[in-house]
Amino acid sequence: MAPRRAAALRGGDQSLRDHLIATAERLIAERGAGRLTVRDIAREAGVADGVLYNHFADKEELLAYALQAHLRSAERLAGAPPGQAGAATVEANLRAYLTWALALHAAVLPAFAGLLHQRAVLDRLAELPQPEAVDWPVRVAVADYLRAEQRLGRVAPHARVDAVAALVVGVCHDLVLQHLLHPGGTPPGLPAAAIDDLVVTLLHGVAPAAD
Amino acid sequence: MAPRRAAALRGGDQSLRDHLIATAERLIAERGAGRLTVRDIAREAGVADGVLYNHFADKEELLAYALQAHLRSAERLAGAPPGQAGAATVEANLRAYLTWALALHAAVLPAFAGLLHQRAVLDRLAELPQPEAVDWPVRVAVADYLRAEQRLGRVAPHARVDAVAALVVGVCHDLVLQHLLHPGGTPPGLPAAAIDDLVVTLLHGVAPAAD
DNA sequence: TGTACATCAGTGAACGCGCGTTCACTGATGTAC
DNA sequence: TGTACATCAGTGAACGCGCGTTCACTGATGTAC
Repeated sequence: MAPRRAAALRGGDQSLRDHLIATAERLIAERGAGRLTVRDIAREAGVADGVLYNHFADKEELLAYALQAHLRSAERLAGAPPGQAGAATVEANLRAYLTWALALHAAVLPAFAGLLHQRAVLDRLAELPQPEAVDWPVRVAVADYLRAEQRLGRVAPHARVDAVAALVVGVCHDLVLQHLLHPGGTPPGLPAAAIDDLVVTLLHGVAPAAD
Repeated sequence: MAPRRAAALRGGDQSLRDHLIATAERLIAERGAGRLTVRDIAREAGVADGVLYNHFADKEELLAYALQAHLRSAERLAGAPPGQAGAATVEANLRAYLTWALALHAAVLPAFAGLLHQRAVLDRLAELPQPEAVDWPVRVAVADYLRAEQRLGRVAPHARVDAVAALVVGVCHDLVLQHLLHPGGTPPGLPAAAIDDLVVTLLHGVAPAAD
């Protein structure tokens, strides 16, 4: 009753389905999901071209699962949101949040860049059992953190918490996009001084003291 | 000596070359440059499939010219940077800059979304006689404006001008990306209240008054 | 002025290629005896 | 225990299609006489 097993799977205990998802996930991380072909994935996985259709309805379904896996990997790698409210200083915590958010976006955005005009795959991703939102976690984590600090009195009671979250997410998008448009050797990062400037701006604004 | 003229050009005085660029520009504005084919462009232009190769080296060169034209159109449409330094209030001017920047990005970013992993076209665009940077104008305009206000004393002397520019550009990127990922009916816009929140944050920051 | 010809941008069928997908076949394994 | 067979996931050549690109041909216009 146990029929043939894919040559590439000899010696492992991974199912071919999981092997395909893992391979596609790795290729997405390396090159983005936009220009990936089923032959790329099959060759890289060391299996026959057609076998993916035994496990997925079509290419889009495989890509949706691989994207979901990539999102989860990125979140696992980035770790929990940093900065406990009340601990250290708000300034240090905001710095940590910026660094954390940038790491997440640097991993996630390039993977999606090629799909922004390919609704099909995005829709499939949204239909998956436990869908994964792209920048939700960052937005929510930053806003939650700031609200907690508000309760502790370390952030102004009237501070526009969601606006700050949008600014943080936005600046991450910007850095990653700039890196995609002008790929220098280094990954999208920020010199410590630039992070400081952003944090100081978010903390104190640009209005003169007299204001 | 004057040979055949394209059927689609009868009655106009536009060259076929300009007609092709204008058509490609319009299609880019409608669907982005990523999934555009030479047949799409030829059919829409009402000319033969092959004629583009009489005027351009290849598809990429035509797309590069069309993208350049699209960038210039977007800038012309958005108009000059708003808000004279010293006029009105800094708050009103920042609101105007945000709205202006968002309009520009909403026109430009979707066109480029499909090209972020297609270096070839982007490189061709950069090689064009008078290259056009994508978000430069906004970044520079916001920073210049703030520096001018600094000289007038309406912005704090130690304000991190470039950080503010990055935050403004970033929040625009964010809004456009969100719209591409979850296309609701409306174009990427911001309710006036959200713009206010962003401006207040940029002006006064989130630190409590005691700080 | 009228007619025959040369020019060459425009035309569109055709080429080669790579894509997503299909399906007749293969062969390692479990079962029957 | 040993042998013949049935199962069915895996295999990979082949299909149809759409892509970017080519090139033999068309035909409107300027020129020669």
